[in-house]
Amino acid sequence: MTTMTAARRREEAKAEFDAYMDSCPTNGLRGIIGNKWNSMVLLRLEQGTVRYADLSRALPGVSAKMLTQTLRSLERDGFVSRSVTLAVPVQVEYTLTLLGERLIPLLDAMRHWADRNMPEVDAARAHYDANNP
Amino acid sequence: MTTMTAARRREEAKAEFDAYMDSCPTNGLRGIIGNKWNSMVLLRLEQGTVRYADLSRALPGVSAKMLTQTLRSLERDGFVSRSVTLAVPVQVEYTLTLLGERLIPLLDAMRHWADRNMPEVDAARAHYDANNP
DNA sequence: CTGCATCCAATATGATACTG
DNA sequence: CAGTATCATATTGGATGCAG
Repeated sequence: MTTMTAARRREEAKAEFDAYMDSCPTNGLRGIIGNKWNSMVLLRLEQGTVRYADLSRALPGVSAKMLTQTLRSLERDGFVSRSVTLAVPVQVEYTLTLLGERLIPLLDAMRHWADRNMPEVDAARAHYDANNP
Repeated sequence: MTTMTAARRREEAKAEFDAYMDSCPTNGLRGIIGNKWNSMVLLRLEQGTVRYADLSRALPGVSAKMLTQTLRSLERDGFVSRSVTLAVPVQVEYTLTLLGERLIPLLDAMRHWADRNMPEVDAARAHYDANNP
């Protein structure tokens, strides 16, 4: 059947595209810095070493679960290193790795672009909303 | 009660932090370029004007719903302009606006960083996974 | 102090069918 | 061709309680 063939083709094209997205480095990067808590935590770490509770205080919106999950994934990706000091109670410190520090200029570029252009985006949104009831 | 006060303080801090995140331009930008389909559509539009069906074909993973939603939000944000040609059947074309074009260098910077550094991230992940059973 | 486990709510995304 | 509408599913996030 022709319809079967077309459906089959779409499936293959989709699988191929999914594979492309998985392997594309830019896409991977987007998944990392496009994440809300990743970027918030990275922002704090740019200032230097911090402890778990410091982050928790600096980021009042984060749940313990998300904070742990975020730190784990940043550690797994090699952006952050975790060091435990055995004491009572234990102390855990997080620091940017060299790879993590290499990310800073890119984050700066994003901040710079945002500062210069996001007001225009806000204006475009207001304009759009005003004209689309 | 002391616990009440502490809870109250946390609530206030959280509200304040949420307000900060809403107003922070960098955070707004992250919401835009950190979105999977936004960035995929932007990537196509860098090449020039495209029609709805072109995008649908170029992005085999996207559902009609997501594609429409993505294009609407990019239009609302002022990155993309939409022009309708009345014919049978109708033609709708999407193009980058000037604001949208200003985004290109930033996207290039992301691609550049990703190409140079994501392999190291992949290695870090493999290493982490190997050591954490 | 740090962080894991569980359960639940919210949101994002997808599949499918239908229309001007 | 370019959507809209609806339903189903997946992913994400938060609250809570417990433990080393």
